[in-house]
Amino acid sequence: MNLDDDLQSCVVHFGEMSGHWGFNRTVGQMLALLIFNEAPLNADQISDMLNISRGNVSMGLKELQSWQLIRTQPVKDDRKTYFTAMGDIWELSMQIAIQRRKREIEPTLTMLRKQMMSPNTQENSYINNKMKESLELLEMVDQSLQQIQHLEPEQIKTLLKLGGQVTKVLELKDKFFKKG
Amino acid sequence: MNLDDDLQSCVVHFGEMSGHWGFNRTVGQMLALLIFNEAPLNADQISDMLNISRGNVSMGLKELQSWQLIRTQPVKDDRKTYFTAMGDIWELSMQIAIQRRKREIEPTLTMLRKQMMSPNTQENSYINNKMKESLELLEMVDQSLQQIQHLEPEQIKTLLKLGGQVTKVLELKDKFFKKG
DNA sequence: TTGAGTTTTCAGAAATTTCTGAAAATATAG
DNA sequence: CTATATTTTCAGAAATTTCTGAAAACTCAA
Repeated sequence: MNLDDDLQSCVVHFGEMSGHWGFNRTVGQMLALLIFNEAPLNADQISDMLNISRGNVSMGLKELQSWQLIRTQPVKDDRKTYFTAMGDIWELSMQIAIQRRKREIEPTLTMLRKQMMSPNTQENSYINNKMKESLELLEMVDQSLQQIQHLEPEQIKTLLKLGGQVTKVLELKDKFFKKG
Repeated sequence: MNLDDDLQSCVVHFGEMSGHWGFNRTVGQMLALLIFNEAPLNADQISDMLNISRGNVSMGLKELQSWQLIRTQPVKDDRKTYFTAMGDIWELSMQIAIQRRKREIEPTLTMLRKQMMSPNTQENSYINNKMKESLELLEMVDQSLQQIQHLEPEQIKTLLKLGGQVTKVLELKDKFFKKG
């Protein structure tokens, strides 16, 4: 079983990058396959195409479903379960962003808040101030992300395009909020 | 050697989270220690405080320096090298963001561009369109990040505060760009 | 029911990452 | 220089993560 060149590149690259995106090599490859292959695929096909054991494919599919990145797609006259990526690249990226916010930001936020509450924490110690500083930053980032995640893809696109001219946005904000 | 409660929490938590931030557990703990401990520390102290071998500390410090997250701090009448975090939480976070953009976005961007160039890639195939879509998204994100990274911390703070009211920004943008 | 087709599970194997500690290298005071 | 203090290196140990494959569980048409 040979993947054609483009697909091969994507699969291999996604595999290498997958650590960064939050899952392991084979899971990354499976995701790439389901994104870049037009037709839905069943577990045996994936196992063949990627040379991964059937069991591993089963586990990987489960993980990708838990991330809500893939979904099943019935195929007529076939009892096997077929899978395909959930939505387009934008929707998938947003889904990953949502999950990463949960895994990478929320726990630290929780820990910092708990620690700040704790009675044995003394006000105005060096460490306490650092923790406050961290909390402030993290809360801002978190709020921004959460708000963005509730927008329509179209609005996010607009925002990102603006992002390319961040300084303009800042000027704009000055004009609007300082004066008016 | 006992760390006090707050420091202990931060160190342990940073250790657990460190995978997400791009380094391993002990490196994460070392970073936490150098951020939340006011006084600079030498390698032996770190080794003691965290129960990590001297060799591992040496490697960890090297890694944190390569990320530009810590710097040396001479201490009078002591030949040992002391280390401390490089700047405040904001600066450190920005530094991590810069490095992560390089590691997590740039390589994929490069791969997609190369693949689109390649002569055997056929125009308008399903996969080619998907790759275009990915490239477009990634380029937008990348541009935004790069621009933000060139701003002063103060401006970034402003931007993040705006981020909390993303919809306002969008309205603002409409008013300003559509009409005027 | 039954039994062939399909999927999941999970114990242990394999691969990878991280860590140790002792030896080598480097730095500096005297 | 020399002796001592300090840091780095890196081979192999330990820990962790990932993967396999065979057995168990599940599904469904007949």
